[in-house]
Amino acid sequence: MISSTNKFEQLPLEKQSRIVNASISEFAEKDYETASMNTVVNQAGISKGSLFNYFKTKSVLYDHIYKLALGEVKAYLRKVRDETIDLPFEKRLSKIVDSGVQFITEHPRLARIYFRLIYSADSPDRQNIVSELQVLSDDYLGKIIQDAMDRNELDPNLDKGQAVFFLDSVLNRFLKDYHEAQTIGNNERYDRDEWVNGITTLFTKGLK
Amino acid sequence: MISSTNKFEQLPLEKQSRIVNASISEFAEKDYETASMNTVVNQAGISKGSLFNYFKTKSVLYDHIYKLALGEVKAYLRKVRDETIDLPFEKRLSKIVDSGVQFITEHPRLARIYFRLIYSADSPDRQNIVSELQVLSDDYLGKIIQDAMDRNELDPNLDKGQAVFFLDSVLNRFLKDYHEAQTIGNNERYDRDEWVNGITTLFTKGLK
DNA sequence: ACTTAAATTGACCACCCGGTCATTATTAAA
DNA sequence: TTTAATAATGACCGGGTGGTCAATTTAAGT
Repeated sequence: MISSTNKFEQLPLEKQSRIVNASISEFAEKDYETASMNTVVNQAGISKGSLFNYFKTKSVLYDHIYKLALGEVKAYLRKVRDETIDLPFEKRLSKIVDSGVQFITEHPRLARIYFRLIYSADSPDRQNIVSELQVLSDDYLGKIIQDAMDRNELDPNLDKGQAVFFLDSVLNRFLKDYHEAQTIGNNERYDRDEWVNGITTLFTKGLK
Repeated sequence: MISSTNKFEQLPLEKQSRIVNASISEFAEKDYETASMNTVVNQAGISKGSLFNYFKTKSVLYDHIYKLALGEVKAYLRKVRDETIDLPFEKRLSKIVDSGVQFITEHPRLARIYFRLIYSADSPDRQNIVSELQVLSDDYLGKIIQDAMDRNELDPNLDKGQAVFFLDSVLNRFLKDYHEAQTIGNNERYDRDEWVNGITTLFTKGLK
């Protein structure tokens, strides 16, 4: 009775998943403003009144979905970070990229929602969401960089914030392009190994 | 009579600029689907029928505006490239960043349209536009990289495509963040000199 | 079996959209 | 000044939106 999604959470799981599924598809396909509650309702096979009973407004539904997407992303990231804690920077980076590619392949719709969120979507509460993501990313990549610095794989005196920024820029951009290429069907435009090798070289030795 | 913007181009310049201005504001503020022709019409102080007489459809108007924005961006880029042709890589990069920052400051609305275009906007014809931009960027940064390679400022054997990709990722991300920070009013979050120094170091020496 | 409470429905609302076109206002030609 | 041509207008159209709520179906309690 406290949470606004309480009614939804008490639904039979099968019905929940139908609704979540339809919502993910819709928010993946269209941006927030253009996504239609009618489409969600039809796809989920429930009535409009019910959906608005479970989620008071469109933005509450969106909130639920994007948090779900973000949770999945976070789980993936945490997992790969913990599993690679003893690997050197290069191997680690490689695994992170692999993990990102894997996520995109297994959850293309969630990935799309994620990228929509990051790259200039017009979601409600965007400012807060983006800054939250910023903190998340800084924290995550910050630890990776810090570990590499501690092991003398990277210059211990470098500006960590900047290093994180560079890494984040390149990683996100790569995954975004990869995702788009995959969406279009333009598979294997990117050779993963070659690319991972390139970026580790860039970070450890530069391009000189 | 051949071009569909012919009617528009024969209008008094003052009227043209009122319409262009209103359109830029609207397409900068909202994404394509959400932008409203009614708003444009009201802001420009003309009737709806007239606007649809000058531009047959919304997408034709958008086409006109985005080409205009892109033209301005290109002009800026060309200018700084030609002016810095004799400078070393580092100085050149610095000037390019400066130029980008200057553009954003002088034309914030056009910058917003540009970023909207690049980062996952739902514009009509998006695929073609993005790939056109890709070619543009590859060409532009490719020449910068090539010059640096020719002067032995960068490894002559490096993968040029990759180098362009890295540079593009970092530059675009920086400018996008800068633009957003400026839009919110969060000025001087980024120290330009420090940042330019960081990226040239990254590219020439890496982070080791 | 009957009653009551809760869940589900979809017609309906006000609003906004892109686009049209008969009507009106303006200009040019005679 | 009258006529003909051209430009500008805004009421109007079909369609879609997020959201509501009286009516109906389903489930529970006795």
